[in-house]
Amino acid sequence: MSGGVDSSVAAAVLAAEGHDVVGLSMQLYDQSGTQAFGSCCTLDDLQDARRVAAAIGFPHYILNFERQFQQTVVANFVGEYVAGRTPIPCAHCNSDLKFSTLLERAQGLGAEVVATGHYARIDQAPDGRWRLRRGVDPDKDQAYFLFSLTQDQLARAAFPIGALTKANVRAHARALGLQVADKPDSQEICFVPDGDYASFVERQAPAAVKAGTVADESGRALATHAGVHRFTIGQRKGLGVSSQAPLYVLRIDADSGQVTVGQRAALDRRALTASQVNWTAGDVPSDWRAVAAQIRHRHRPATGRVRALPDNRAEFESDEPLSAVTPGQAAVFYDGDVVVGGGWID
RNA sequence: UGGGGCGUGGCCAAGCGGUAAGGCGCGGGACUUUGGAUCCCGUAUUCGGAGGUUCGAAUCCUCCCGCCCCAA
Repeated sequence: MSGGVDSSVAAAVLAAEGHDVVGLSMQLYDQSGTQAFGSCCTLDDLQDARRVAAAIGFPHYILNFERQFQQTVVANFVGEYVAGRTPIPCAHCNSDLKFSTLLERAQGLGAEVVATGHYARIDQAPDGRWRLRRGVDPDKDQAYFLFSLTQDQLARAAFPIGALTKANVRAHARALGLQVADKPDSQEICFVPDGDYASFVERQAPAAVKAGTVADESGRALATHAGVHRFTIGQRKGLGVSSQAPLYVLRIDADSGQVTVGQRAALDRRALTASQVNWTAGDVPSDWRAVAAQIRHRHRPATGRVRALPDNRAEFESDEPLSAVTPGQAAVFYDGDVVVGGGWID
């Protein structure tokens, strides 16, 4: 329970269905300081979660996950940026914390499943395999961030609000008199208070940050920059270079520190490979399989075909050009609204 | 110090007598449980400087300043 509407209503829904609910909140950062560290799971948020639990009538515990959060989510986030890649902390938080450490703790408390406020659905295929599906609300669907859940994890997970729209969730909260009903949606990275993720990376890994150059496709230097972590593929703003037409980041070389920019059309790709692939639905496609791939959150899936490669990798060939295929982002493969699998773009 | 070209907002640039296009960059907003993208709004009382002509000039004239190219 983050203290927001979604997880609050998720808990309420389960309680209303007669389940024996225990509320768990993760404390992710040291709250002793005076400065706000994050935008979620702050002391106020934890208080909100506690109040919701009290209002509905189930116990609520706060788990201290500061260390785990730092070692998994934050470390990965910083490491990826420094390596010239673009991380997705939310996806790592799900796979490396909520459905691993948190799940273990919950089991220790006797819980059968861990339910969260994600907009996604889980059901079972006729053959008994677990299926992860998109949430019903297309604007809020979060299945993308959950692609790494294994069959075992899906068997122990529940998404009570996946069948609801955001409007339904808020209406539900209002009907229950929960004070979090109109709490604004969280956005941006929860552990970066002001949205200035670049400064965050610099504070976390000052030694790894080094200046470099912004160059055109022929290698001609156009400007200098304060570190590759400030760039991502397809980025247009903040290049510090003016030209007749807008320039986009095409490549990032962390070793040399060179960021290559060029015209937008140069961002198009027809294929990609991914690593640490999880075949969420349980089937490993050794031969080509038709799917639709989503290469970033809120990306309109592109149809094409995917197949598994050795070492938990996969390759996807698209029917249409993919713009700004970005290493570090997730490529998630769908069959309709069912998540077939996904991995991290190379 | 002969010939030619040019100096318009941070950058590129239109306008060449009728009262400062556009793009880039930058700032703000929208959107968004990652980053980016996208969309919207804003961004020169002023055209290298000083005079002059004119009802009126960035646009014409004069001088000055500063660049660039070709010759020597």
